Amino acid sequence: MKYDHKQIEKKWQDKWEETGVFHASNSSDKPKYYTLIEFPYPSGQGLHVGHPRSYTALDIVARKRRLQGYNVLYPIGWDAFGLPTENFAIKNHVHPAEVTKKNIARFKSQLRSLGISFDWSREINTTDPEYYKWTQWIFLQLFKHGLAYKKEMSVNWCTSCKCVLANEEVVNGVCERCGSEVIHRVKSQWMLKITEYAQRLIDDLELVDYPERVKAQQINWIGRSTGAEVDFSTTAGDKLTIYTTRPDTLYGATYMVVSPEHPVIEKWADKLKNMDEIRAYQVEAAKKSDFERTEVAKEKTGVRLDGVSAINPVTGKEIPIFISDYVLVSYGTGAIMAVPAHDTRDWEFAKKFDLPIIEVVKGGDVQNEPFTDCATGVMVNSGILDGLTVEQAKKKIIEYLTEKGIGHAKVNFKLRDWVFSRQRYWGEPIPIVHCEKCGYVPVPESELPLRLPDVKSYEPTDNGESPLAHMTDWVETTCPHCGGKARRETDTMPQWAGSSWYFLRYMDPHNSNAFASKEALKYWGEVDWYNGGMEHTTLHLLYSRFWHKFLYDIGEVPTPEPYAKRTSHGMILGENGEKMSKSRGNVVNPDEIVDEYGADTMRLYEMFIGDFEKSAPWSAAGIKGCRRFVERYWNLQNNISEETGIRKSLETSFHKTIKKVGEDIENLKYNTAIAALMALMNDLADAGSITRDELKIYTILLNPFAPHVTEEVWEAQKLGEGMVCQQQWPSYEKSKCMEDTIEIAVQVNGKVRARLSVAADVTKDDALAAAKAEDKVSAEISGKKILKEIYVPGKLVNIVAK
RNA sequence: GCGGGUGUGGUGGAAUUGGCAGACACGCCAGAUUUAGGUUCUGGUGCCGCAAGCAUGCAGGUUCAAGUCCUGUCACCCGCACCA
Repeated sequence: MKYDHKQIEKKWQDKWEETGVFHASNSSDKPKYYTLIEFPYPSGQGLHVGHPRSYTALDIVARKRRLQGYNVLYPIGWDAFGLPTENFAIKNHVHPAEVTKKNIARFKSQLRSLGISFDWSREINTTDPEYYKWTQWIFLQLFKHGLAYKKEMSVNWCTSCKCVLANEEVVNGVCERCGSEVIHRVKSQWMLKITEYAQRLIDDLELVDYPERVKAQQINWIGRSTGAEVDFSTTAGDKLTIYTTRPDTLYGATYMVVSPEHPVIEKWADKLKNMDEIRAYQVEAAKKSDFERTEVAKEKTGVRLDGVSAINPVTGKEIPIFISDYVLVSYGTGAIMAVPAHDTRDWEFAKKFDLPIIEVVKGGDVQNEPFTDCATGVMVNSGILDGLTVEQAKKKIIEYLTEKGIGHAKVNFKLRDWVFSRQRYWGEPIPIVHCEKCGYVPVPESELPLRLPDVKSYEPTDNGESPLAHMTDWVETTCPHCGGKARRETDTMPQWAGSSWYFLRYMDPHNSNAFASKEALKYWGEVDWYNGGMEHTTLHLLYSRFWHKFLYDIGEVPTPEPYAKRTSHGMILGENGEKMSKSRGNVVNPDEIVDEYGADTMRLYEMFIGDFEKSAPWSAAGIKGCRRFVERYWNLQNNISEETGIRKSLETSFHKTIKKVGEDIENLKYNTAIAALMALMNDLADAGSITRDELKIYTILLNPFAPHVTEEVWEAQKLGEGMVCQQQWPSYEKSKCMEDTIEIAVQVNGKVRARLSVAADVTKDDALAAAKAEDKVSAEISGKKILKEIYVPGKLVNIVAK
């Protein structure tokens, strides 16, 4: 009997589909378990070997849970809106919907060939109007609750995509997707108030089981800081409010800086004597890309506002005001007090513009370098704060400012509101009309979905308008409120919209009255285990937590957090250890691997490749080892013993392996779970045969990893009723996980001198006596004084002698 | 600068609470089977050796015992970053 992976795998994939064994039930007596992977973007390149790493891992969990008697939901769908599809459509003059359809078909057949136990009856597609109807519906709820608003503002503009980007989509000053330069552009944009949830997005991380690095990255991104807002009066008459985390250093504030975009500049225009110079600086700053502007080690630049100065509220001294691009308009108040003695940036600026540097915390040499590491220092030159520690001074100055009515404690976040409109075609239309009389009016919910109209050209425009803007028939409409003339919003939603709630749709994917029924939402509750990439930590993962919290607040979902447990897989690199990419020529095509070695081997290899959470290089040689393992399993059929049960000599091996495989799956240790199965295989090889009962257990243990070949062996050997995937996960007995006789090490002064075979429950005295009887040991300790004797049960004895 | 992480054979990687470093696999060496190659099977394989020894980035420390704990240090990776 030869192992023919092609025939076997096709056969079982068809069988699973026909019987629907992996379909989840919304009404089951069994406990529920919801496993989730990030649904793929169906790109034109097809499946990447990285995809199956995550899918297989959770497939193993899902399959194990079914064997453990759970009603498991392991769904799949398509996150299909997005730019690559649109760009391909433009280039090849096909409709994006056609491209999407084709790509999905390819992905689907590729995924099917891997034998992942997805519930295909719940397949969803974000570009399906029946799906995006509900994406639009949620947007309308956000709008109605004041969390979606339109605002004229400076936004990130990708010069190549010709489209705005959220802050989360700008990486190192370039577009996250295409790597092109990002510049600033003032545009009227739809925004979502994610900032309203900033604190809760931090706090509720305590409710969930996420890896530390994910939590840390989200907290870091949200960027909470505590400090104070302080009003400085100015010679222009009005006040200038700043934010600082170091109000204790207020006496050392010798000048102020406002960002180039700060509104006071226009306000003071008639008072400023060097307006030309200021305007020139503003223009320069606006022209710079994010990349240039945030370049580190760049020399400080700026222009003094000649004609207006400020008063330090505690020293009463008049201090100059500058504009400089080192102050950001979008953080704090867009204005700072500069304390050059204790801030590196302020110090550099002060040195360049020859401004006074006043030490207010003792301990540094502030004329020669900024003294910033001063959290434990003592205040000087600081009036009422003199002699206090920094901590005390912070408290006291805030009390003082509050009392005087010129300042107060303030918490600030780096997180900014989410820029939610895109000037592209292939996305969900934003269901809002603009009426001259009534303003922004939501499309009535009864009119959803607001379908994407067919357009002749999807080309993005240089003037920053969506291609939809040319569709006069569609754009010109009537106001749902007053019936007057109105225009539709022509921007579309960003790619992240559909994925912000998709896991809820899986619970009840065909519901036409709600995004999911209350019963379904209650039954499935939180996603129990969600695996996905680290690259989504501050994008999809944060966005979807935000939407979910909003839905929770308005009573639409029963839990405050969407995902109970999150894990993250490492990347699969090319054989050369570099990231797989076409340009590097190190891409491995999963189709070829499945074709040559089979899905079971591919799955095993991807799990065996290394620590699941770390990246690992692909190895063509390594995969052969897994294929050998599958064949060794297959060949067990040739040596079936007449005996029954688990033979005594293999009892410990089996119980140990059942324990280890089960535990390792729960702890993302797929590699060592497979190693344990291989080790047991070696034991079976030593035994020369396998009993039917042993084969039964081995087959169930291996099934989550290699589902096809195990089903085939199960059927061929008639190991039991039904399929393997319908059996029960085996249990182990703790007492049988340890051999009766074990080998322990004998150390003298910490060095191993002998090994000893003893009964597992040997006493300390017996173990030591046996140890001393060893020639090598007695030679070592003869004539020496025994200082200490240590016995670690089951491991070793150590004799300390001098 | 801030935050998270990694460093172990020729390679990928294993090592609950500190308790025999190198599980499992790849590769390599030798042998068997085969007309030959591949496949398969058996044995060997950290380093240096006659022995004693030496080995988890480096240097110290704690301990009967350290890959694991502590102090210092170097290198690399990831995320954020003129965030006041």
